Amino acid sequence: MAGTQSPDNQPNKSNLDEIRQTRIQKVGQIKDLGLNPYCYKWEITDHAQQLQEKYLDLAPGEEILDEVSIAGRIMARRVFGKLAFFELQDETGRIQLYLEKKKINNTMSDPEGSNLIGAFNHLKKLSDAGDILGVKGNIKRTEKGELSVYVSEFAILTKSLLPLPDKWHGLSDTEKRYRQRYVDLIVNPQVRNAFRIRAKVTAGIRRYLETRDFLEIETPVLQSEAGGAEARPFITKHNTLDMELYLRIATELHLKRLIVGGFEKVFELGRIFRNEGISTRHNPEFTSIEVYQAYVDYHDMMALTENIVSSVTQEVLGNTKVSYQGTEIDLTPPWRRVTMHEAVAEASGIDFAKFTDFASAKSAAEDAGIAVPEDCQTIGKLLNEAFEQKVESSLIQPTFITDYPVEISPLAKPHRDKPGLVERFELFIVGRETANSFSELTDPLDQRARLEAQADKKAAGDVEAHDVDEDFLTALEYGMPPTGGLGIGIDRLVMLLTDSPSIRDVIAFPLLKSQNNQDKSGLETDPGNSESKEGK
RNA sequence: GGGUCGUUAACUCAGUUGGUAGAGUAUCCGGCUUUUAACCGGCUUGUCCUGGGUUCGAGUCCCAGACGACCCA
Repeated sequence: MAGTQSPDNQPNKSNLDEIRQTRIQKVGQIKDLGLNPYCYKWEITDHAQQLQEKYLDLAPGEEILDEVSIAGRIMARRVFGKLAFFELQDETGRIQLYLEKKKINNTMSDPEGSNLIGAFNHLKKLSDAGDILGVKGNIKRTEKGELSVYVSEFAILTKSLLPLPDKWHGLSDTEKRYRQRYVDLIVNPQVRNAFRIRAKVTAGIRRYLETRDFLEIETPVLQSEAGGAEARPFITKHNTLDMELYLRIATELHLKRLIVGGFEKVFELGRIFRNEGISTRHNPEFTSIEVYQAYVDYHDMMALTENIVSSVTQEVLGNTKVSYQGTEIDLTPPWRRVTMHEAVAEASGIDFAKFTDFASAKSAAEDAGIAVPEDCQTIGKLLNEAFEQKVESSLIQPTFITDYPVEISPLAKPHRDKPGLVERFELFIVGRETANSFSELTDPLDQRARLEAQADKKAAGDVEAHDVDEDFLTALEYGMPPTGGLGIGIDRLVMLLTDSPSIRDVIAFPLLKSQNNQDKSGLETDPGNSESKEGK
């Protein structure tokens, strides 16, 4: 307390402070009544949505004596002299509370020493929108047709100190929605629904795989060498071991070790970290599932991808057709399959398979309006550039692009028929890469040569390349059975199924810049504008 | 990294040619037994994102920066 300042003379006293102070006073008044403004429990018998469904046919004015006990947050208050209507929101939805002075005061005794008269007045004076309330009562549909709990008993279970956003406009400021997701969740029910769907998707995928005898095995997040994708890793440090560690950029290399060890069907659904830019499609931490199955190839993985995605979609949405940003996406199998060469030829008129030297391929590409970057020095990379620039964004309906150049696929097995290509596919939906899969490379000497080429790139300064994982090569030398591998981007799949335009809409707490990093000029600035290649 | 737009009360937003900072909601006080964005009457609420500059005077104009959204690389 500032001794020199009188209580009346408080500069900068904002309206928010006043509201908060008023509510803190109410906390005191509740305690003075011998009640606890932060209760321990409330026995719940029902939820709002279930009651709305159960009593759908109850006519206006009708009352049913079924006793219910529910709890939730007060979202709206309409208070009359001796009557009040509250809207109570629980996880499932909302239901109106019909609060009548006569009924409440008859069933709830007036606490001793009260300076308020009657329980109804306690409710009227001490509750606010935002408080967590527990109520008991029976069911009644009001004359105006609103299903209500006709309350006989209540308790303020948790007193809220801060006001809710505008009851009509809600919270629309995107930054506040992400920074204070709890407020977003309180006032925007569709946001809660997106995370409900997300949970059903991950549970559904796990169930699908577990019933087919796949094992989920957890592999390290902290690794001494990042690998399994071309991406810039986060670097951290173990203090006692005095060892630099990386957060994983993929789960690939460890899951393959498990296949070497004798497991035939494994997967891991978990968090991946990539130290890259942030956009509507990228968050530095995101969720992937990688699946590995011995004795199958990438054709089998295509079927598996179709089956997982379509069956989970059916399970979660009751349909395999989804509407995404105004476009209907049909996820009913089978999906279109087209080789990368065919797709590029279709879009640009150039058949890259017929070129034998880079120079003529490059001039043909440039004639077709394809920008060729400096580090693009092979026909295979040129093909990939052409694909990214001319094809990718047009792949709206689910499409498997197959048979990638070996240069951009260091972990995939050479194509059994097509020299220079590998047995790989990526799945595109609404122009976004959603899954990636190979017939896994099992030849340890070929794998060594490709990883050493990556290590050379790292030595030359490529921050997305990594050193050779010798232990992984040792595992391959013991012998890995023929294996199909698959990675699916869970966030992008959930975006599709929730009709979300941004990845931040499906990540509960997306990464945002700190608001008070005023001056950190000594720190390295990260361009963070690169997108990772390969990797499931 | 580049571009466009934005940042004003707790929330949603106005703010004219540079001339006293506004509305609705919420809160608070009073009234009310059928409301559902309840209604009626009254009161209160500001780091106009930050820092400079121009000017007699800046929410408004100029410069730099922070944060966010979208697009591009």
